[in-house]
Amino acid sequence: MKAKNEEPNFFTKVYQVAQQIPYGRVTSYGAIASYLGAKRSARMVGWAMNAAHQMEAIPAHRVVNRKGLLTGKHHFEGTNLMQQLLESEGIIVKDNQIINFENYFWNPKDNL
DNA sequence: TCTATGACTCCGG
DNA sequence: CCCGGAGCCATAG
Repeated sequence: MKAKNEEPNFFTKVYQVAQQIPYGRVTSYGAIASYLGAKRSARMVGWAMNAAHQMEAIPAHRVVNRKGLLTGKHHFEGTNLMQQLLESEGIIVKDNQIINFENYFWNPKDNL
């Protein structure tokens, strides 16, 4: 039997990166996937986030698509919970889209 | 096993 | 930037 403790699985990696997102910052699925070496699997990042949604330790609301659009806000409770969470961190969101997305964008490689 | 779907991204127009 | 189409890859049925 294998003692899998923080094993370098794809999902685990995504969780680690997502947790390392600084306060008031956001990133894209592709950025995480690219950092993991699987930019082609950006969708898998979203899928991992879906599983991560079961973990309250994953700030999935800080992860948006490359356009800065809150594509996953539908997966959060309510209709604008994700937006409120982002605004709560000082990020301005308009029409499910982050204003000055480039300004708030955080690259995993910047810290890792 | 195969088909369909998806919290994406890239490319051409 | 917007629109339509194609690619990628893991999970679900």
